[in-house]
This record gives sequence, structure tokens and C-alpha cells, in this order.
Amino acid sequence: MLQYVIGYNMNIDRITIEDVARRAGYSRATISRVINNDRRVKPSTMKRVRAAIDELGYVPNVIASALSGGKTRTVGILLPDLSSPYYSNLLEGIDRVAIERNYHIVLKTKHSTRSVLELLETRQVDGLIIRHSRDPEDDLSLLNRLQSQGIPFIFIGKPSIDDGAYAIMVDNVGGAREMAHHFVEHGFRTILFISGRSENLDSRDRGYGFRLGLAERHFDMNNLHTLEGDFSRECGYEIAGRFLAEHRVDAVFAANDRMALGVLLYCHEQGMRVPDDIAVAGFDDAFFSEYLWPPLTTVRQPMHEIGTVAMENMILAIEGTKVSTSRIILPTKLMKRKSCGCSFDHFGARLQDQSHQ
Amino acid sequence: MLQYVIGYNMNIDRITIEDVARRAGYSRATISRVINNDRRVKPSTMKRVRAAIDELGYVPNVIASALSGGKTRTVGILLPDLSSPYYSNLLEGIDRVAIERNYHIVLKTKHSTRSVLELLETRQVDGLIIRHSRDPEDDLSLLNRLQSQGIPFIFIGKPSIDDGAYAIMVDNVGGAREMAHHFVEHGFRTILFISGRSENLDSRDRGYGFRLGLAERHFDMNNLHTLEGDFSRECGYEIAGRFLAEHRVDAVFAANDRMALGVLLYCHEQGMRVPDDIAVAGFDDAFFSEYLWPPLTTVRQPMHEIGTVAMENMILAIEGTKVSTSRIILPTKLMKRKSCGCSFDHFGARLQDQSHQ
DNA sequence: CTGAAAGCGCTTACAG
DNA sequence: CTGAAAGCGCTTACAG
Repeated sequence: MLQYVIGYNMNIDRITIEDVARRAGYSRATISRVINNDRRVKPSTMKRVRAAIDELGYVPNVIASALSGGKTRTVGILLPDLSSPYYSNLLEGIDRVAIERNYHIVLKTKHSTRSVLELLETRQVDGLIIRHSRDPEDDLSLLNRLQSQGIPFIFIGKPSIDDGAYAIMVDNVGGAREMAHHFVEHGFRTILFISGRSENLDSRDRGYGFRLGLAERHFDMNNLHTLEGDFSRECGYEIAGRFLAEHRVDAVFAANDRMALGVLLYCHEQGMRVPDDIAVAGFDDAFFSEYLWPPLTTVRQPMHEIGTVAMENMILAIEGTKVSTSRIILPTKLMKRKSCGCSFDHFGARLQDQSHQ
Repeated sequence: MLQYVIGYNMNIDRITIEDVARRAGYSRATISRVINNDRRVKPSTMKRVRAAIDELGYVPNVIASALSGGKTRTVGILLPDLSSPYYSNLLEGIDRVAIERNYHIVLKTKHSTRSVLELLETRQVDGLIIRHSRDPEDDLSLLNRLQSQGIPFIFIGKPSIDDGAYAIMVDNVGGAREMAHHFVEHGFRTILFISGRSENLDSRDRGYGFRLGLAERHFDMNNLHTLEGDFSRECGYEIAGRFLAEHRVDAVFAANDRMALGVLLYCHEQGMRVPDDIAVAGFDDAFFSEYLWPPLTTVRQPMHEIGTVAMENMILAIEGTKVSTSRIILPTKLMKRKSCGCSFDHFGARLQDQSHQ
């Protein structure tokens, strides 16, 4: 039987800074300085202390360190929610770097702002990576706290505050522009673009990039129709229904994959063949996109890389390194699949590299 | 500009146990006892102290608590990996309870066993929820540590050690049995079952349940063909190719969704219509299954509920409550979608409830 | 460049 | 039932 023996301090005599001090012949203070890379310690003692640490296999107790004002080697990750699998790649990227650098990550969702404040107050985390939700108001008290306490934080996506907050973003403009070029290569003459809400920054950038790309290829802009959606599947379905009943276009580009999915569903229902009768593409490369029928051509956000870059920069900030830029924009990748008219077999992903290039 | 002001203890004078003690007119020891629900304190002082805590809005510093042998209100979650979105619902379930009960969760993957040991040694976590990977060897040193230190741990799925370890499991037998009944209702006379590896416990249970269910409905077992797969998409594709080229069956039941996906791909390639020419079903209700074409009939593992139940029991264990069973089995749910021949519109999920019931 | 000492905010035998 | 005191394992001004 599993025994819930609790509370007894069965200390498997852990090696402490005291042990190292004795072994190395220095004070605890010096050992601490070596651990924290204090430049004031003489190189030779540094060496000796390090040797003692290795011999004993000493690992600092971050709990004690945190309590006395040091670091915890832990960073908090704040996500809008966990219900959808949208963030698994992001998390994996973050985790990869965490493992490499021996950091811990504690996961929080937007529902627990109070709990996040507690993390900060008690110094349980050294920094915060924030993927903000739609509505930025939530973050305000949090941001104040972060700024006043001088705790490093990094946004994933456009930050909800302006003044130079650190952020990792995605090249929405470039991604949509590339899609536009690809559409023109396919020879599409009439196109429907379904945007997100007009106030949404991602959607705006994607719309801008798409128009830019079409213009560059001398597409007749009179044949580009634009309708405003809200990023939901239902809305994609509805707009497709409303528009396609009366107009005919060669292709639809939705500002995200969920709306593209809605369009696809409408087409199936109406017996329109994709891509033969009409091409469809989206943006995000969401978790479901390659499994749709037909597999969805889309613009991949490099979520994994966003995670690694965010975490790497977080660690730099925590460890006090000056960072030159406060914003980093990562390139997207056009995922050509069947829904735009490119041809692949049923294992799609496998043959991805064959087309164009 | 974001300022990385680090290391300065800008203590926004946090309220400590000392403040509460003064306010309530008791010693720090007593306050601590109240916080930890020590039964020895007199009800009346309990009341007074609680009042003081409320008035001051005091929140204990878990870091300090941990250092002196108390709890951290943090539980570690150990996952095989984060690369796939398989665990997002599990995480969400865990998180929901964590929020409710004011716990933190720190996320770890199998690649960082050393780092998990560190968490345990320094008492950074009060307990561990473990979703083990295929190969249970990894866990051994970890398990020893857990048992010798008396730290509560709970497995998701069949545990890799036998002796009564706490585990939350899924009713593989019941789920597959229900699928068998459903197959018979559809009138299938010849069936191919693709199992997982013979040593895989999940696969065995599913195979057993499926045969059981067929037998119960007087299915002629001579018309059940069984082939061994390995849970991969490629293998499902291959086996379908090998078998269906020479035999004809009414339906295929794969022991997991990835193999069912492989079967689907093969059918598309060969121009076999699903479900008209052949029905296909899987097990898991993986993240992609409802997005396949046609949407895949499958057995849902209640991942969200597994998460909540695991976390709830973890907290019980941490807080020293005796728990009567060490194993909990949660029911599955048959997700009837188009691939088995049930009919739905393209929003599948929406109409789910209409059939049978 | 290094050490002695105070302190971080709790918990828990030990007395009473 | 409650308090005084020691201690958890670090960090960091302050001296030297």
C-alpha cells in the first residue's frame, strides 16, 4: 500500500552550502558568491570552490535561495487557457530550453491572476512569459506589479502595453504576403478574404500583408472581396454561406484556420469540391489543419521557436544580461497542402518539400 | 524601456505571520498552527486569528513554509512529452482544480528526471502526478525516492510498479465493449481489429473488451480478424494495405486513433468510401479525430475528468486525508461520428446527442 | 578579495 | 492549549 507518511522530515542528508564551505575551506558567503558568479571572488578560490562543489555533487537549494532574496530558477508561464491544444508546441519550446538551462516552469492560466501575484510576491518565479488573451484589461494590475518590482517579463504576441515591453512576435505581414504570391501563382483571379475583427492587430497585419502581396503581383484589386469575421469556425461557415451563394470566387483566404475550417464545412455541405471548384487557405497552422479534408494550406506560426526564443531571452533577462532589442519578429512558413490546389498524397506532410522550392 | 532591475529587494512590505501575530495578540507559533489547521488550538483563538488574517489580507509565504518543512501548495506534473497536444485536456482538468484549491503546478517532461529529483529534494513540490511513458524503466529511481520520502504520487494510467500505487485509469474494457455493441447494431458481419503491441496493457484490455462485446451479441467470432499493430499511423496504413487488398470486411476497429487515421488514409488512396464501403473506428478521441474526413467514431478517454480526479486526490493525499481506494477507473464515452456509418452534418459535434440516447 | 552576522518567513519539538 | 527558541539553507550589506 502506498503510504502517505507526511510531514516527517526524512532528510536524506542533503549536501548544503555549509558542507561545501568546510570542504573547500571557505566561508558560506564565499561559496554563495561562487554559485552566483560574483566577479569579486579570486579566480583561484573560484576554482577550488567549484572543485569542492563537484566532488560533493552539491546542488543549491533554490527554496532557501529564494527566501533570502536570490533566484529560484523558475519562470511562470501565463496562458489564456489550456482547454485547446493551441499552445502545446509553444510549451514544448519553452520546456526544451528549460531543461537545457536547468530551469523549472510553473503553468498558470488567466483564471488565476491572484495566484500569479502571489507567485511574484513570494519570489517563487524569477520572471514571467505572458501569452495574453484577447482582452488586455486583465493584465493591468499584473503589469504594474511586474514593472514596479522589476521582474522580467516577455510577451508572446503584441503586448497589451506600449512602452517597450519585451515581446516575441510573428511576421503576420510577411506570412500573408507570401500567401498572396502563392495565390497568384495558382492563377486565382477572384478572391474572398475573410478578416478578423477590425480592431484585432493580427488580423489587420494579415490583411495588409495579403493586399500588399497581391498588389506586388499586379492582381486586379477590384476582384478582391473582403468580409469581416471574428476568427470563429461558425463565422467562417456563415460568411461563406452568405457570400458564396451569390458570388463565385476562385479562392478564399481566411485570416485564421478556424474560419477556414468553417468555409471548408460549408463547401462540403454544398457539394463544392475543394480545391477543384474553389481553393481555401487559412493562417496559423492550427493543430487540426493538417488533418482536415483536404489538408489545409496555411501559414505556420513557428510556435516551437517562439517558445525557445522567449525562454532564452527570459533567462538572459533573469541573469542580468543586457538585451539590445525589446521586440523580436519571427518568420512564418507557408504550408502548402491540398486545399489551395497543390497536390500531395494522403500523407501530406511527408511530401511537403516537393512542391516549388 | 523595460528595466531589468534585478536583485533589489523592493519589498512592497508584505504582510507576514509576525503582523498577524501582533494584530491577533498571539505568538507566531499559534498563527502558524491556525494556518495549518492544527486541532490543538482552541476554537475561540482559531476564530480570532482567522479574523486577523482576513482583516490584514494575509497570505502565507509558501517559500518560507517549504524551507521550514511545511508545504508549498505546489504539485509537479510529469508528462512523457509536450510535443503533441494529447495532454492539453488533462492539463486543463488539473489546472481547474489547482485554481479552485489555490495550488500551483509545475510542469516537467520525461527528459528532466534529474530536475524532478531536485524538486523533490528541496521540497518544491508537495506531490507528483505522473503520466508515464511507454518504457517504465525511467521511473524507477524516481519511484524509490518518492516512496522513501513518503511523498504522495498518483499515476495516470496503469502504474509501472505494482504494489498498490495510486492510479487513475480508464475503462478500456468497457469502452471497447461498447464499440463492439455499436458495431453489431450497425449490422457488421466481418470485422478487422487492429491491436497495439501484444505487451501493451491498454491494447490488451481494449482487445478483450471488444471480443467480449461481440460475443455478448452473438457475433460469429470466425469473422473477426485480428492483426497486431504498434499504435502508429504508418502501421495502420500498412496493415490496412496488407489486409484489405485480399480480404473484404464491413468494418475496421483500431485500438487507437492514430492507427485508425492510417486506415482512413489508405481507404482514401484506394478510392474506398468511408463509411459507405467500409466503416472505421478508433479509440482515444485524439485531438485530430473529430476533424478527420469523415469524422472518426471513437471511444473518448475523459482526459479532463482524469485531470480533475487526479488533482483532487493528490490534494487529499497532501493534506493527509486517508483515501480508501488506491485505484480509480473512469468510464469512457462512445463518440458516434460519421466514420462508422452514423449520420451527422458537417458540424458533427453539434449533433452528437441526437443519435441513440 | 573574504568572513561574521543578521535576516528572509515560516514550522515544530519542547516546555509549561 | 500556547509561547520561546532553534532551525530550515541560503544571500548580502557591512567591515576589514
